[in-house]
Amino acid sequence: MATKRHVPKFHRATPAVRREALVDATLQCLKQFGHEGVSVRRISAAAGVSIGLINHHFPSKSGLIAETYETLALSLLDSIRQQAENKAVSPRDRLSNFFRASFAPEILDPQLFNVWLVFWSMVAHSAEIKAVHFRTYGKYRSVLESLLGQLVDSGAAPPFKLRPAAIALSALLDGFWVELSLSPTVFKPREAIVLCEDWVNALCSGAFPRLLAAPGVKKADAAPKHRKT
Amino acid sequence: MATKRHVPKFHRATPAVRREALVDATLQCLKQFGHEGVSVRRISAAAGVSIGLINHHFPSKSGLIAETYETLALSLLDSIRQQAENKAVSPRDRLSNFFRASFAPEILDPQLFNVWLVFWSMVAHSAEIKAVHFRTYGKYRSVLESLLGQLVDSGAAPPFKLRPAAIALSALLDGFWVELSLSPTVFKPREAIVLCEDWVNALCSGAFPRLLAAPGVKKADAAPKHRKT
DNA sequence: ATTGCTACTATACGATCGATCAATTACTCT
DNA sequence: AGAGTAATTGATCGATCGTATAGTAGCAAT
Repeated sequence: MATKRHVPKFHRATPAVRREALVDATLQCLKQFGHEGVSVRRISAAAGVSIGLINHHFPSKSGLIAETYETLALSLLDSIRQQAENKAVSPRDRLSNFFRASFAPEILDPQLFNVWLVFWSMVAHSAEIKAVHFRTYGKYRSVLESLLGQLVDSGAAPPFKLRPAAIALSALLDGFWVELSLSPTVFKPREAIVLCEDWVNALCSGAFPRLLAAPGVKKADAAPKHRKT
Repeated sequence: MATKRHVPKFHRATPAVRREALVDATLQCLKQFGHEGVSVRRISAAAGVSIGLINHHFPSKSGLIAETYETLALSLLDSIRQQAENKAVSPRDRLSNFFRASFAPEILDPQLFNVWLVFWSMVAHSAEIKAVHFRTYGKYRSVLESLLGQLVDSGAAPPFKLRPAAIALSALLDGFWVELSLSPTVFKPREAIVLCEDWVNALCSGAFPRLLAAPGVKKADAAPKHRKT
């Protein structure tokens, strides 16, 4: 008689571990199917679990999407930031690294863009997702502000208002990213990088007078009526 | 006895008229429900017709969406262009008008942004929609090229390569538009306008050397190896 | 009036959706 | 070894989806 061994029908996992696995499966489905991928059936199938497990670990579907959004956004930002913040090179070169990393094939992946579209389209209907966007976009801007601040500290650029500059630069980057994702034939990532570099060069050469500010001053009137000294 | 008058149960319309009505209803549904609005039931209800009529006038659902995309994109572009191309003002002021029109509440409408997200998310899966995006985005760029060209002709800006300049400016505009639509509290439309103006000012002052080109030259190598004369 | 064309309606069909919940079972603790 | 815990399953619910199709009816031509 063969030995009667018990083979488990499923595996019990820690909630934290299972949640992470479900987030991974969600990302995979969103990449492959876009909006059609936002389905408890598809996601649970991809994770190799039953349909009901998602609602056991997440309050609702949008909770799962929100966690996926936050995980992916922070992961990508950290990846780009790590490539940019090479302390061995100058602050100006760090920005160049940031641009190159931002338009690397890994980031320009059209599937990744469709994932983002899913997130963005849920911002209007879910306060949870809106909060994640607000938070992650804030971190993205603060990374840019940091890099731009280092530029000023190194003397490569005149003192300027970091926040609006970061907003403008992020808009430029996002705009290129969107269009490159939608129709990759109109222009090349290389051109986008050059145009970002040119924007920073213009900033360094003081070509944006309304962005300039007194040293140490975070925000100042564009046209102060009284100026001392 | 009351007069027995025949009251028609429905109205027969020309295919062209009915198609336009269906496109209007589609836009209305997309604004109100986003992705959930892409439904033959919702659209036909909004148009006041039966479910089956859509497939009678359109080969498929994506055909209807594509026509809606093209109609809306051209309509908005034409609206902005008309406000910008006021021949009574200088080319530089026309660009300012373009910026103001681009960030008017009518365009920054969050509902409109969600409509665009629906279109964009279908680009990857429908060649028809991709073609519409390619065409309308091309027209958008060519309007910008035209305005920038007028800037050069008027002497307000040194000669530069129109195409990459238009690409950069459209990216900047789109990036601001996306972020303003997603989280309107981070910065104001007014700031976006100022930052666009600053970009054009920098362009006029020759702060983007790599964009400069010989007069009349549409496109030139950045660093030509051989130059005659 | 009658006819012919076709825009149009309305039902039906199978598939898939998110959510629920009682039953099952893997795993830990004693 | 046995009991308790809770992670997991899987069937089920009502709703909605896109498409197909057979029949109805508006409207113009005769």
